[in-house]
Amino acid sequence: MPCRLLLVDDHAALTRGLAALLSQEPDLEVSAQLASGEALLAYLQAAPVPAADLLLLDLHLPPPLDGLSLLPRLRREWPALRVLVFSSASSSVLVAQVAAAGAQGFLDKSAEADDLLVAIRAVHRGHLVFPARRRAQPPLASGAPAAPPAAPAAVAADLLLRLRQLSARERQIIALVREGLSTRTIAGRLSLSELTVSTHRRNLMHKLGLHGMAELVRLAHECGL
Amino acid sequence: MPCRLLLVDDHAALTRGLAALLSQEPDLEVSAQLASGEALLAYLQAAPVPAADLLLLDLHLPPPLDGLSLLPRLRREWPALRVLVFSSASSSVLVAQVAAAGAQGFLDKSAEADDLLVAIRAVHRGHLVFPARRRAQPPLASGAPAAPPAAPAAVAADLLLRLRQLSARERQIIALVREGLSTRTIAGRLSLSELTVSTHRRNLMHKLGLHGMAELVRLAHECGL
DNA sequence: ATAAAAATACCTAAAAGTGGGTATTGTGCC
DNA sequence: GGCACAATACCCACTTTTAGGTATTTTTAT
Repeated sequence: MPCRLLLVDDHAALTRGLAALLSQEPDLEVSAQLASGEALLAYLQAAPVPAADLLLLDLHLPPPLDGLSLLPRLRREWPALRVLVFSSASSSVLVAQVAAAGAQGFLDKSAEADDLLVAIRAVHRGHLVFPARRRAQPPLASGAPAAPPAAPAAVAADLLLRLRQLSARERQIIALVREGLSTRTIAGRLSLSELTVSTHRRNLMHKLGLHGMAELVRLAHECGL
Repeated sequence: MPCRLLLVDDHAALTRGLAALLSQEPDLEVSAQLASGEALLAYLQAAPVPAADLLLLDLHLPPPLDGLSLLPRLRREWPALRVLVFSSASSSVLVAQVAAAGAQGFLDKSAEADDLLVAIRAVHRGHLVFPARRRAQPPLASGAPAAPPAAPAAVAADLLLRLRQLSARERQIIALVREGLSTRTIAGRLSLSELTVSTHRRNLMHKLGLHGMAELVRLAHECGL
């Protein structure tokens, strides 16, 4: 299945250039180019159900809807739409914010075309693509040895990381949630208090950045537990 | 993946015979033979998570747990476990009760070995297998022309039928539920009252015999909308 | 050994969902 | 016209979940 892309950037010249570049790829197709958050929302709302697979989103958009404030809403209302943030500024704080807001990827605009293609395809396949983390804090190193020129993009992160840091009990419980079981039933199955199961479920949602059983069940299905 | 079977019947001789028969098939394996509802529940509860794929269940079990009263509980707590009821009595009422109670299939014990294998494999692959419905009521036909000797088992039914009789709106809504959206969000997306969406969701669950968002999301995923 | 993480259980208030209803408006069918 | 059905929207009573907490015990890691 081809990947249908949505390009959102306030620089029309940039989206046109990107569209030309991306359309050359046989597995990619550009569904639309939008220039603002409002246009994006209007486009998505007008579409019957799944209008596109992946959104290439600039963070710097005309007020009042910048890319970052757009993300929570996108995640809430179109959770199946993957978002690859394509920004010029790229501090580690920004990247973290973007990741926490639910985007599936972050790519610096200075990245090369090949990096962009790699990132798009990786995100489309369900991976999370974020810049490699700098080790600890790169403190005010005066004569720091030239660090290896930061790898362009590290495939897999965030969600995978989050999923990996679930405890055994939490994994067990998400597996039962996936089956459509209620808190009460799970408690019965595991011989636990409902309150305990409730706490675990709550921690799960918190760790995974989800809200509600429905999202949890969906994620459990899409990640295969 | 092979199909792991659970045989539950109070006649040990019968389960032994069945086990011998079924074990000859390369794609089937008998995980356990139990003789009562209590033994079945104990077996399922003791197992880590998915102990078996398919349960061959006799309806006539030692009190107080007959097969029919066992079904709701099985569906609630082990929804992924498919149940093929294997009963000697087979009135159309019984079949309907079994279907409504959530079993995936019903087979008369007088069925031939090949029918049993066909039914097991069909149920394992997600089909519902119930005896073909007699046309209308076969009333007290005095000299009724010999009806074609009722086809052994009709593959596919019930759930598929139920899914097919959903309205367009309901299909649209179940598709959004599948994405993990809340009632409120769906209402916003479709520009409807939350109450309306709530009603649709309620009707959906009623039509499909489900209870709760979690089960609805799960089914939507497993049926691919 | 001590610190950190995980598992367990409970509290409270607000939000959401559940399971019964009813009712109105179209639309298509006989 | 009359009938059935789908879609819409609302009521009420009840249960469940959610999102903040806190707290104890056990395990794990350093």
